[in-house]
Formats: sequence, structure tokens, C-alpha cells
Amino acid sequence: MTDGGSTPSPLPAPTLGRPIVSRHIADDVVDRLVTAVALGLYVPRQQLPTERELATMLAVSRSSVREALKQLTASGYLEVRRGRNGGYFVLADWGPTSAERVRRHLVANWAEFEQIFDARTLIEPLIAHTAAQRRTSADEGAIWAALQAYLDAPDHDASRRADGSLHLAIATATQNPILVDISVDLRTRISLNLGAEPYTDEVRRIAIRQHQDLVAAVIGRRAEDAAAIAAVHFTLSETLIRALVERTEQSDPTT
Amino acid sequence: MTDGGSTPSPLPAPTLGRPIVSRHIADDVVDRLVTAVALGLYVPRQQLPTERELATMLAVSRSSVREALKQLTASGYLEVRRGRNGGYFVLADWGPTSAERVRRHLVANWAEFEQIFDARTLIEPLIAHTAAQRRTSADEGAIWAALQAYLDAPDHDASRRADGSLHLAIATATQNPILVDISVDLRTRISLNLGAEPYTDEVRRIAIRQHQDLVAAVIGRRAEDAAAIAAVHFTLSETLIRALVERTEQSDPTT
DNA sequence: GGCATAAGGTCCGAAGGATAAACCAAAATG
DNA sequence: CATTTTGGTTTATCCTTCGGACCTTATGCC
Repeated sequence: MTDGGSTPSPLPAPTLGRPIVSRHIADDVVDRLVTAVALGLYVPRQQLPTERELATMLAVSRSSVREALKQLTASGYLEVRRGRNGGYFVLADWGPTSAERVRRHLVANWAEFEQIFDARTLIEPLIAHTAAQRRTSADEGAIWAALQAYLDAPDHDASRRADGSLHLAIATATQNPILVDISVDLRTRISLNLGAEPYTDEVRRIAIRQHQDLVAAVIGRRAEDAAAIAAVHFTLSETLIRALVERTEQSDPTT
Repeated sequence: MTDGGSTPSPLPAPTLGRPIVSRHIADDVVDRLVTAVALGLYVPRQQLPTERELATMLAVSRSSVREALKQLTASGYLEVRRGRNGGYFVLADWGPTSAERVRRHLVANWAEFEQIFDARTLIEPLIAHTAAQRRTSADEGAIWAALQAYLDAPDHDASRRADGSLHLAIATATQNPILVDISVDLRTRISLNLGAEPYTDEVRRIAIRQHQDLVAAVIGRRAEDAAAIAAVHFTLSETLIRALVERTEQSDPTT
């Protein structure tokens, strides 16, 4: 951009940000579905609504839904079965399949991960703090139920799903939908890029204890404690990812 | 949170959220331009880039830019002059023109305002706190320059613009773009709905003092102080808006 | 076995957006 | 007065989306 010479300020070309890209409906549908699965709304082996149902639910044409499902199937996220009782099913091994792909994906988006984790360890304690201050008795019930569901989770997937519900219930207790959105957004951005947060059994034991403490603090209105526990708890995910990266980097340092 | 679906079924279909609506390119352009003006990138009486320039900058067709400019002109946000040295100019009295429209707009979006202000008074202190801890010497220079520009602002518009730059500089000092985005987003959502934050001269005196204190705390790495000052400072806007609503409600309680 | 059913798979045409390009009209500059 | 720079207009074309109609596959039930 050449200097016109008539502008008094040293900003001849005020940037308006990135170019506007026209997104297709199918891309929006993909985002919705990926987010839904990432948040545990649909779990592996579960069947999605039929194409026609999805089209109605999302108020888009079946063609657009089909385009989205086609992309997700091609990416290995979904499996399709034909005929009666057929439909689209969530696949178990979500996201990048090989360690190499995980590593490549992680390092490629490392800067973004750092930012997300950082923002999370800053904001989630604030959410926990606020939730402890503001939670209603209805929130108490929801949080307690979510914790119970988490403790009772029979398998890995159910546990991951319940984890999401629990944190959602706590965020909801802030009484502020914007904070809920931010929390969900941050978690989604991690889950979207990873397929899922890593979640070994050892980690689960630690998380169980932390979740119990966090719930106790929020319900007991001990805001400072809740914030502190949340700070530690959300550092856990970050530690895990870092360990995962280092592991995969060791196993395959080339390429 | 209202119940979206009214289907009598016992919740067999997990909700995927709101229907997907296809947004037009022109709407995106409108959002960009409104945001740019709301953030002070363009001030009243200033000329926007030409249609052809905007089309190139945003990587959309001139037709789409024209559609957006047409909407903004029809809404009273922009003025257009033809011929050489013509173009689109930002109008001075931005946003709803009559008090009645302000009032209607405010009460219609009141729930959202409450949420935004609440989230802001929670998050901005966190940002100030973090900025005080992490600010580099480069940030110090930028923040100091922004404060100077704010103090030197000759008129109302320049002051408002400098206010935005100052808070942007502080958010940037957190070293986390996600936090910057959140801060900008919250401010934009207020400015978008209001046209501008109210900004009387009396308020400006208070804000000047608060800005000086805030900058001193951030630069002095006094995180707790910075958070406390930010908490007070961002309450100011809320108080103002509430006063504005009550005033307009008094002046015209009907309709 | 055979048939109805419920799913995905395919195809087509209509309608509307978005784009690019050419051209018209107005106003300032020299 | 001619040139230039701006917005204003028109047109042709391509792509997306939609809403159907219809085909294919496989299950469940008689």
C-alpha cells in the first residue's frame, strides 16, 4: 500500500484484519458435529441422527449435511452403514491415528496450544472462584449429579464425557453464559485439535481426587480454595500434553 | 436460558444447538467495518478506504463491499460523497440517533449487557493482573505511549480512540493473544450495541486518573493493585450505561 | 422366502449469492 | 475543458444451497 500523502497519521493502511473467507454451510455442520463429539454429546459407537434428522435439526438441506458427513467420514471420524438400521456412527479411535501424526499435528499447532493452555490456567480458576461465590442450590444439585456421574462412569469414554459435563456445570454456576462460552470454547479448541484430551488411568485417579476437592470447594463456597484447585487441575492437562509431545518426539525425532 | 425445542418427545434427540444460518459476505463486511469504527480504527469525519480498496483488502468482490456500505449508509452510520475525492465517511452521531432508539435498543438487549459487563468486570482485572506480571520492556513502551496519546488526546473522539488503544496495549502485555481476543471481543460487543461507550467529560476526568494508576501498577509490576484498579475502572462503564438507561427511561417511559 | 421399511446414495432443476468486468455519472484538479 | 478519481449501474457467469424425486442396500417381520 503506497502512502497517499494526505493522511496526517503514520498509519496509511489501517489493517482490517484477515481477509474474509466465505465459509460453506457444510463447514459449519462439520464444526458443529466435531464439537458435539468432542464435548461428549456423542460417544464412540453411538449412532448420529439420520441425515434427514440432522438436516431438520440444523435447518439446512440434506445435501449440506451429506457433504459434511462425507468430509467427516473421509477424515476417519465417522463410519457409515447402509440399509435399514444403518446410519453414521462415531468411530472409536478419533483424531490422528498414528503417533507420528499426533506429533506432527502437535508441533505444527504448538504455539496455539501454549496460548490455549495458558489462557485456560488463567481463566478456569476465575470461573471456579466465581462459581463458588454465586452457585445456587440448583447449581449445587447439577454439580453434584455431574460429579456422581463422573465417579460412576463405567468406562473411559463415559469418564471423559462426564468430565466435560462436570466442568460445564461448574461454569454454568457462574450465572454468566459468556464465561460458559469461553470455557467451552477453550476446551473445544483443545479437543478439536487433539481428538481428545489425553486421559490415562493414572491421570484419572488424580483427576478424581481433584474433581472431588473442586466440587467440595465450589459447593462449600470456598472461592479461594476452588480457584487454587482449578489452577492445579488445569495444569494437569498441560503437563500431559507436554509429556505426550516429548514422548512422541523421542520415539520419532526424524522427518 | 430458554428451552429451544417444543417437541413433546422425551428428549431422544440431544440438541446440537441453534440452527445454522447462512451468513452473507456483506454481513461479514458490515461486522468488520462496524468493529473497526467501534474500536476507533476510523473516527468520525474520517474517510474509509475506497470501495475498490476495501474489496482488495478484504478479498471480496466490490459488489459485496457495496452491499455492506449500502446497509451502513442506510442505517445512518456512513455518509457517501460522489465524484473525485469522494468516498464513504464515518458520521459523527453514531449509533441510534434518538434517545428513544437508544432506550429501546438498550432494554431489548439488556440481558446481554448484564452478561457482558459482568464478564468484563471479572476478566479485565485478571488481564491487568497478568499483564503486570508478564509485561516486557517493549510492552512498557507501548503502554506508556498509549497513555501519553490518551492524555494528549485533543478531543472526545481521539480520547475514546486512545482509550481503546491503551487497553489493547495492556491486554497485549499478557503475552496471550487469546486474552487479547477476549478483551477486544467484550469491548466490541459493548461498542457494537451502543455505538460507543458513553463518555462524558466528568467521566473522562475520573478515567484519566484511573488510567494513570492502572498504567503505573502494570508497569510497576504491582499485579494485585492493577487488578483492583481494573475492577473499579471497568465498573465505571457499567454505572454509566445504567445511568443512561434510567435517564432515557425517565424521559420517555411510553411505547 | 418375500415384502415392507428405513436407512444411505444419486441426480436434477430452481433460486439466490458472489464474482468479475465493463461501462455510466459526478465532482475535483490542473 | 479535459483528465482523473471516485461512486453507481448493469450484465454474464459460476457456485452454493435447496428441495425434491428416485435408486440401492439391508434389516425385520410376516
